Amino acid sequence: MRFSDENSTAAAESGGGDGGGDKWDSLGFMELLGIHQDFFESFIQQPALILSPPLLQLDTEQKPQAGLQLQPYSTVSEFSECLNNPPATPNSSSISSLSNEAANINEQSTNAGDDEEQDKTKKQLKHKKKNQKKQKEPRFAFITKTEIDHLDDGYRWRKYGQKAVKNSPYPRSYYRCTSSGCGVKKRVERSFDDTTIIITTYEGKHTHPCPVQPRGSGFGNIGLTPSFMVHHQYQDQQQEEVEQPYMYASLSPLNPCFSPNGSSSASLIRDHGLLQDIVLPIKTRNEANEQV
DNA sequence: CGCGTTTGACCGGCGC
DNA sequence: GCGCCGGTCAAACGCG
Repeated sequence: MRFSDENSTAAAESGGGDGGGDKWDSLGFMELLGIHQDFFESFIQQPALILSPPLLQLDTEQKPQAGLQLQPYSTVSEFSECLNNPPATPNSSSISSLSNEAANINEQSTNAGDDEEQDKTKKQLKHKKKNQKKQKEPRFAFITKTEIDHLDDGYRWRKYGQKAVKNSPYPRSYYRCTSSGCGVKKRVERSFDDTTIIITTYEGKHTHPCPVQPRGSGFGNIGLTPSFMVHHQYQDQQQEEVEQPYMYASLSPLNPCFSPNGSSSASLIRDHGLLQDIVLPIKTRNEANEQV
């Protein structure tokens, strides 16, 4: 299955719809998360997996014309660390150090005990945060076709915010992994153009095993139609004007990449040449839209 | 009571 | 400097 034109979504929908339910019963979204991390790492370690730059060249000046709106990912810098600073070590290091500082400051404020001191400590903390160079976590964006806003991916998430999205009637929700020491966040928003499409952006990497076994909690059970996945890859703009903006990997039940046998998806991708399902970037799809 | 959600306020970055 | 906007905080609330 190739998403070569504007019918990609519909084609994917028909391909991954009710008919694929049995297959998806045994596949949890958690495994897809595992996939995205493994897949991501394999991307870093296996440059051969990266499609040729001319094919995926993204004109950042050109705004999306139709279809999916992915403005948040239209800047290169947001994903620049993906390729140049692979998360070989848990990304919680900076977070934990920050937390330690906060803990120290909080301890001080507890001893002081009055509001003025607390204000001071808050300012100190903010000052430290400000001075500390913001380290952007690697992000992964998944596009899933589902009526359900919040997918059960096996991890436990705590919602910490919700904001209205500009030019969209659908709000964006912010979730944080509830596991202590795990600073993984995710944003969930619904596509304005196609209300059945949920854009989920994961930020960071889990530093703990999945607390819930995905078996039995997969797409089939929740009625999700996993039509396709988007894996965003960006290369540092400062190094090269080469971008790896969008890559679509089909989640067709027929795709052995997502076999529920628990084997490494990344190796499957490598071993079995599953990149055949990686298709055109969004821009190209939009261009296809224009041509119709 | 513990945990998760809601929601208004707040903050920092950025463009003008 | 000001306003806009994305992201986060935290108190209040709901639920099992």
